Amino acid sequence: MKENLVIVESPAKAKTIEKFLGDKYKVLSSYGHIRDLKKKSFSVDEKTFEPQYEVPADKVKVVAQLKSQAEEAHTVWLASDEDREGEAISWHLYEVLGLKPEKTRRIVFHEITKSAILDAIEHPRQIDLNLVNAQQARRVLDRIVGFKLSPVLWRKVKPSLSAGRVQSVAVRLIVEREREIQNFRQEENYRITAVFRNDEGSEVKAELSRRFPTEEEAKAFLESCKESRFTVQDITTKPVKRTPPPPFTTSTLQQEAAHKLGFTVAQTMMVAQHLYESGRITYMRTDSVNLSKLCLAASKSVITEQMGKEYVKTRQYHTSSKGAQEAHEAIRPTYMDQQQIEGNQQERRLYDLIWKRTIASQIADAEMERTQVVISIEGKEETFQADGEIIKFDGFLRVYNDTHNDNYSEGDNDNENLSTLPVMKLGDSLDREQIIATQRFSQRPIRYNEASLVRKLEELGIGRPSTYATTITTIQQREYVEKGDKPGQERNYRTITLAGNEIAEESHSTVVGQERGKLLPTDTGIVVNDFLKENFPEIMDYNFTADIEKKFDEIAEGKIAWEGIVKEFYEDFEPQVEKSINTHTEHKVGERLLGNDPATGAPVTVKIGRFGPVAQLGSTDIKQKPRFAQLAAGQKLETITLAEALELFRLPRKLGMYEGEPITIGAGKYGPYIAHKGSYVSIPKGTDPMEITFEQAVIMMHRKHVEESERHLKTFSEDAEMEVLNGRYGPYIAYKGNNYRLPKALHEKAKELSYEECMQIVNEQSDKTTNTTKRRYTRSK
DNA sequence: CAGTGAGCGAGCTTCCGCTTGACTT
Repeated sequence: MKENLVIVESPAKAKTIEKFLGDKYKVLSSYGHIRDLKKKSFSVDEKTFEPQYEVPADKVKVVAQLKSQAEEAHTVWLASDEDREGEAISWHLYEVLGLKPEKTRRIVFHEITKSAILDAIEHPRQIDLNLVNAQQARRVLDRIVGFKLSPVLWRKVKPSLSAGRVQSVAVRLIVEREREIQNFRQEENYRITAVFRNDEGSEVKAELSRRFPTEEEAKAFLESCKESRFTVQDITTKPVKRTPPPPFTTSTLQQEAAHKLGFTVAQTMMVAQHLYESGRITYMRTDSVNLSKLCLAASKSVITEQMGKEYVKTRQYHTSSKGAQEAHEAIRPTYMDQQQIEGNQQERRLYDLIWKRTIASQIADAEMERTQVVISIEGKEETFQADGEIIKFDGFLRVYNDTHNDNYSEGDNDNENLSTLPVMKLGDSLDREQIIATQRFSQRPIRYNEASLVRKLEELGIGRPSTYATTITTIQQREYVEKGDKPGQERNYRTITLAGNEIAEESHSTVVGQERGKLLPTDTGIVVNDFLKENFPEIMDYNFTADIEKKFDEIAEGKIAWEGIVKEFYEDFEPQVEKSINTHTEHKVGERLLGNDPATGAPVTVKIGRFGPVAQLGSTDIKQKPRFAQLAAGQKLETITLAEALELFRLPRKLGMYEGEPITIGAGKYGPYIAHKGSYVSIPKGTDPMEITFEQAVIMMHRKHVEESERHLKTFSEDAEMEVLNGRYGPYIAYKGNNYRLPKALHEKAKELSYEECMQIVNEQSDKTTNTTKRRYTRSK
C-alpha cells in the first residue's frame, strides 16, 4: 500500500509523474471521463434537468481498480486537467469513488516537470463546483440538442441520422460553401505585365498599376505604348520583417501535416498519439500555444549552438482562439536537443515538423529588404511597378518555411517568389522588350478539406481539440458529406503581346479548379441542413456555441445557476421540436416533383429514401404500388431532370432463365450490371444495358468466371494468408488483408515467385505505410 | 488502386468531450 494516490487523465502522463514523485506515491489514470449521462436514454429530467449518470461499461474495470486503491491510500490527489472537463472528471471521481473530503486534495499543474508537480502538491485546493456545473450545463445542453433533434430527422428524413451542436454546423459550412460555388459569377479582366531591360541589358519584370475590364481597352493600351518611353520615376526600399508562426496546437498541427505531409486529420492524431506515448512530444490535444520555461531554455541553447546567438529570440505566445481552455502546453518535442528520433517514417516526419515549428518559434524574425521601382510611361497616368526582395537575415526561415494558406479562395495574383532586381537609378530610361495583356478570371471559392474545416471550426469556437477528428468522421459516416475529387475544367484565355512594333493575339488553354480530397455535401446533407436551418435557426447559427459559451463562463464564475441556463434554452427549444415534428406536410422533406411519366401520367419525384436518394414513379395513394430506383452516381436531387429519372426506371430487366435462375440486368451505384445466382458482372461503359441479349449476357458471365478462376495466380503451403492475385492493374500480393504492389519487372514471372520473395516485398512496402492507420478509423461502422 | 451491386410502413438509430486498448474482419 502507498500513502498517496494521484489520479491523472492519461496513462502516459501517469507513468512520467510517478517517476518524479518517489515511492510514497502511486499514480494511476482515469482514462478520461469515468462517468457520463446514460448511454441509451435521454437521461435528463425535463423539469429539473437533473442528469442521470452511469459508469459506462468500458470504465467499470478502471473505476473498480481506482476505488480499491483509493480506499487503501491515506490521501487521494485528484490531478485531472485544469479546465471545465478536467474539473468535472475530478468531481465524478470524488463522487463515484466515495472519497472523503479530509483525505482528498485537488491539484493542477501546467508542466510535467518535477518542480511543477512538487509545487502543485504544495498548493492543493478544493474542487471548483462552479466549474463542474458549467461542464454539466454543457453536457446536458448537448444531450438535449442531440437527442431531441435526431429523432425529428428520423421521422422527417431518414432513420439513424443525427444532429448536434457541432456536427450540424460543420455540415452547414460545407453545404453553404458548395452553394457559394454554384452561385459564383465569374468576372474577368486584363492584367498587364511588361519585360524591360536596363542599360546593362538586365531584365526587369513589372506589372501595370491597373487592370483593364475588356480586351478592347487592353489592346488600345498596348497600341498606345508602341512609341512610349519608359523611365524610372521612383525607387523605394523598405525593411520588412517576417515573424515565425506560433508553436503547434491540435488544429494547426492538423493543418500543417495535411498541407506539408499529406496526412488526414485522423492520421495526424494517430501518429501524434504514438509520439506522445513514447515520450517524444507533449500532449497532442491542446488549444494552447504556451511553451514551458524548460523548453524555452532548451530551445535557446540548441539555437545558439547550431546557428549562433544572433538567431535567438525567446518568445512566449498567447492564445487568441475563441473558447480556448489552455489546460496543456503547445504541442512540442519533450527534449528540444533531440532533432531526430527513431520510429517509422510517418513518426519521423511528424516529429520533424513539430521540432522545426517549435524551434522556429524561438528564432529571430527574418529580415528582408523590399524594393519597389515605379516606371513611368511617357504621357500616361498609369505606371508600371517592379517589386524585388532580398533576404538580409534569414532568421526562422532557416528552419521553417511558413505557408500562409487562404481558407477561402486561391486568389488571383500568382505572385512568383519575389527575386532581386537589377540595379537602377532615378531617371534611367528602360528599353521595352514586350508588354503582355493576359486575360484573368476571378476565382471561385475553394471547397473545404478536412484540415481547413477544422481551422474554420476552431475560428468559430466550435468543437474541441479532442473532437475535431471525430467530428470529421461522424459527418462522413452519417453520409452528410463525402470526401472526393473535382476534376479541373479546361478554360481558354487570351493574351495580347506587344513585341517590337507588332501586336499579336493568341488563345491559350489551361486546366483550372482541380480539387482533391475535398469535402462535398451529399443530397442527405443538403436536405438535412436546409430542414434544420428552417426549423432550428438558433442551433444552426454560427455564433450559437460562442454565445452559449459566454453563459457557461458565467456559471463557472458562480454568477448564475446552471439549471437556469439550461431551462432558458430548453423552454425556447422544446416547442420548436414539437412544432417541427407535428407539422404534417403532404410531401417529404426535400422532395421534388420532376413531372409526370408521359406513358402513364404517374408523378415522378425524387427524395431521400430509406437507403439514400431515390426516384419514385407513381404515388402511394393510387392502387398501383409505386416503383423506386436509386439515383446513379453523379446525379443530384437538386439537379436531376425528368428525362434522367425516367431513364432509371428502364432497369431492372429480366433476360430469361439460365441454369434454373433468372438473369437480370440492374443498375447500381457503380453503373449497370448483370446479376445471376447472386453474382454480378459489370457492364462496361460503352455498352448499352438495354441492348444486351440473353446470349451476350451468358458470354459475359462466362468470361467473368474464367477471369475469376485465373485471379488466384499462386498460393503458398507455408502460409495460407499469402497469395499472388491478378487484379485490374496486373498481378499483386495479398497478405493479411492488405495488398502490395508487385514491381513491374516481376509481372511476367508472378507465378514463379517464392514465399520468401513475396515476404520481402511485403516487408519493404509495409515500412512505408502503417496499415494500422487505416484500420483504426474504419473500425466503427 | 486491387472490387462493389437489393430493398422503400417493424425492430434500432442519436449528442459532445475526456481518454485508450482489443477487435481477430
